[in-house]
Amino acid sequence: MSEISRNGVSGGGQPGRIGIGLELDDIHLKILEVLRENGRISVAALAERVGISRANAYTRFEALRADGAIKRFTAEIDHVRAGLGITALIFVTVRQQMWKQFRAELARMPEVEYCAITTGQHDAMIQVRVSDVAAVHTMVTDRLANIPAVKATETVFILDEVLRRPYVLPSDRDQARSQRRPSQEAQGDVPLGKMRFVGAAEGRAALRKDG
Amino acid sequence: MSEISRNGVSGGGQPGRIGIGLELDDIHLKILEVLRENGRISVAALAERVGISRANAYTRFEALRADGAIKRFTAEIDHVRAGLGITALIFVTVRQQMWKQFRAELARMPEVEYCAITTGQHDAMIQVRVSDVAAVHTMVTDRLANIPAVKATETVFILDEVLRRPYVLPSDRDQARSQRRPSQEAQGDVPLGKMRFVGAAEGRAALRKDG
DNA sequence: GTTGAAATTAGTACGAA
DNA sequence: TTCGTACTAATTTCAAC
Repeated sequence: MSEISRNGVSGGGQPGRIGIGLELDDIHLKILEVLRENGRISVAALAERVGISRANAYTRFEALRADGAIKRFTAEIDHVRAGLGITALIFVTVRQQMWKQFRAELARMPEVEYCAITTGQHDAMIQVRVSDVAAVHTMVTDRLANIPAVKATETVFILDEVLRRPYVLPSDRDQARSQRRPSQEAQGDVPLGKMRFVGAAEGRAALRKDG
Repeated sequence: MSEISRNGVSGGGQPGRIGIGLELDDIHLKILEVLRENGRISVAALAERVGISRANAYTRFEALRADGAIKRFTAEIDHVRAGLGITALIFVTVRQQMWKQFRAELARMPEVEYCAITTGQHDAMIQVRVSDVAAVHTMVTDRLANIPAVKATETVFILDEVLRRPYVLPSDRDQARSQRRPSQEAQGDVPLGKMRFVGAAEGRAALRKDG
């Protein structure tokens, strides 16, 4: 349904497509990790780094690609060098039942690099890259404002991108697993007052269906 | 200073490093566009798609890499398949003068895939990918809350990633250019009431220095 | 900045463990 | 399934134009 992935927010998972095509073992994960670090590595070198034969590496590589676990290979660009020095986040409140229209309009805006549906005060967050601040203003006031689906926006500039990790996998995953439970006993020790979880606004669920 | 790029938010640019190593022409941009779509394309095929000779393509390819215009090549992973089905955004308010410490702690959290300093109500936005909702809770209450630099957090879940574009370049740029000015005459026609630009909180500038 | 030929490396197929 | 090898095709390098 979506061009990208879809997250189940409930721990139990949602009905629909839970079935996974390919069961990923540790070697698959290791391959993914290497490929995130260096998307242009040769399969031969990949095989060596992962510790499997070349033939096996080709098989698994293709399987991961075919299965969709690897969505695409891409180059990370320095947008400043490329002339798009300004990055902004625009939080959008979408009028209910007009989500489809909103998506269609998004597709016509090449400045938009990323868009996610979120819980919380707003319905979506879009990230845009443009050449100057004026372009952000134009984008928001001329383009977004003219979309009937857009009820309101809130714009924030990105001053600096501190971190973008190309790896989020195997060892990390084990770490996340062993850390999952301790939250219960630790809860009392923590100043909970300083955090805030923001739930979905009313009618948010509808957004995911009529897209 | 930062691992990634740094944006100048003022239109005039900021003092520091404005000088660009490599002047990018249209062919450079076209190369970048192709490489964003397919990071594993051979240089030979790249040359053909861009319409230049192999040798030229190799030269430019290396130049872009050396110059840093291409930061890295990476594989885009389907995080759901990889076992990290939950994505969340955590907006963090950082205690002034403790930015450095915050960054150091970030480096120790593999779940964090992206972090940007922003204007607006909060100081930073981090994106995390974990295996279940409990892990988000753990992350926020156990790890982030225990960092003295963190004054407050606000967490939002990503329900769906609608769009992630691997191209943001040449034709797009021209489009952005021709659209830059019309904003002035169009301003009156637009319901400005429905948008809101959020400026930097007081003392935000300090964050960018002591990092 | 381009073409073409040599050297290297990548991708495929297949039999054996 | 995975590995090892041999075979074929492609890519990269390097030279001369």
